[in-house]
Amino acid sequence: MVQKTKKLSAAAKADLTAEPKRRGRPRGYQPEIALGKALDLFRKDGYAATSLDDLSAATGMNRPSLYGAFGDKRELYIKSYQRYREDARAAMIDIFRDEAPLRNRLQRIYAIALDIYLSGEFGPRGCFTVMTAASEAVADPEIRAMVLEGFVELDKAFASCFRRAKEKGELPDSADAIVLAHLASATVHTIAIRARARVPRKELEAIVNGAIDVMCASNPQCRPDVGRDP
Amino acid sequence: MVQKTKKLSAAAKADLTAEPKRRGRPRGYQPEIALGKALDLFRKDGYAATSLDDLSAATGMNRPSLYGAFGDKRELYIKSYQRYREDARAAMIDIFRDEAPLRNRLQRIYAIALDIYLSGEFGPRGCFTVMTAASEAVADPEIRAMVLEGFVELDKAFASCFRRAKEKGELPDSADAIVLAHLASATVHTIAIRARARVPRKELEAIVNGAIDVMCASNPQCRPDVGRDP
DNA sequence: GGAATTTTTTGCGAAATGGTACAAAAAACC
DNA sequence: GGTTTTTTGTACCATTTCGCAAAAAATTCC
Repeated sequence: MVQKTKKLSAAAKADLTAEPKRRGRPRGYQPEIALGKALDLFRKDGYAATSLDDLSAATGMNRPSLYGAFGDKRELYIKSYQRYREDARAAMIDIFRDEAPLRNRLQRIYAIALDIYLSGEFGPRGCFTVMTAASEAVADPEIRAMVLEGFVELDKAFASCFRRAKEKGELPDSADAIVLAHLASATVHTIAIRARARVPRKELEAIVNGAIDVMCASNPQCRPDVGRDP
Repeated sequence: MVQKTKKLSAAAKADLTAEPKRRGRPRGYQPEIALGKALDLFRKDGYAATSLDDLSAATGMNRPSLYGAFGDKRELYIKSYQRYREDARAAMIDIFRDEAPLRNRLQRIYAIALDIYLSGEFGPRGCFTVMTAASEAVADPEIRAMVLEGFVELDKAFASCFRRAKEKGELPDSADAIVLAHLASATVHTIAIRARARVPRKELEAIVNGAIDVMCASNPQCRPDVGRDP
């Protein structure tokens, strides 16, 4: 089988560099790569529709090895989700933190989000947090807690984004950073879901651009004296 | 078994009134009620995690009867989804059409959406369109088409809402009805997903209220001269 | 009452599922 | 080389899954 040439994640590197001379038969697989394959599968088909046979085939590990390395199916799913979150965070954190203008930062965040959601050989993989919320989060408290944490993390990142924009005078003091953050997250969620229904990237970008216009208040729908109930 | 006293859907009524004296053994079930039970189950657990045995138990029909009445599992899912859409449409259409002020209409739409998403004995059932988009829509073209139709229908309903508000002077001419509609749909999607992760209603209402403020432009974050890239 | 028709009931069966036991294999340690 | 340790490969198990066939039941038509 041809080895993947993509760059390994930080964890994988650590696993390769720190090699403390294990005792028994060496592993025939690289855990971080296998976990990535499992994540791909779960993102494609969801928890229930992904069988251990599928996972075994995708990772190249047979079932006992899978079990030994990651635990049962549920544990593997959880570890896959954690891996997804780490990857997503790594892809966005620099942009959230940098000092570019608000609009520019938002544009780059959404561009990366679309990259993540639209990638996938066999169809757009969507947002794993959203998909997990829709399926496993209801019945499984542990998974639900992780998903909620995912929502909060995104809300907070956007909120600090908007707070900083206010400080820099890019937004009026009257702007509500929390409200805008929820709107920004809602835009993430809507493109994640629509992506999954194969809405083409152009349309998703149009939705994003419209949302950015509103959030940056550059679209002057500003008539403070209307819109209230009589 | 105690008969449900809830009002039957229009289709169910039609089925009961028009009784053309069937020939053989009479049905032991009411198709529309059974379909409702199947819908409940699918909304709770999703397609893959719902077995025919589960459906059989929930509907009170045994498997061959299920099969005879609705076809195989996939067909039953599709019919359940169509039923969901009919119900949701019926619950919202009057509000979308009436002549109340924009803010008032939005508030009622979201209140009903929350009712739909948060109901359910064993946890919030969420939005079936969103859940189906997340799971089955990727691989199944027919289901995907229905889901896309669902998105478009909601977008259009909101858009006509905002267009009318512009005509009545509730929004400035410069307001973009399409952009606002996408934002309104995004808000629907975000509360649907968060509901599924058991975010409490109060928080969802806060998100909705913030979004309404922005969409009605009553929150004066209106400084047309800022927010653009330098 | 008997034939025709439709639905329900029972049960089968082939395949898939999650999980595990156990021996063979491959390495380090002595 | 032999022992120990860890991983792999094979096989298996109990259960569940979807789907269907064939018989039994309940009704209308004649």
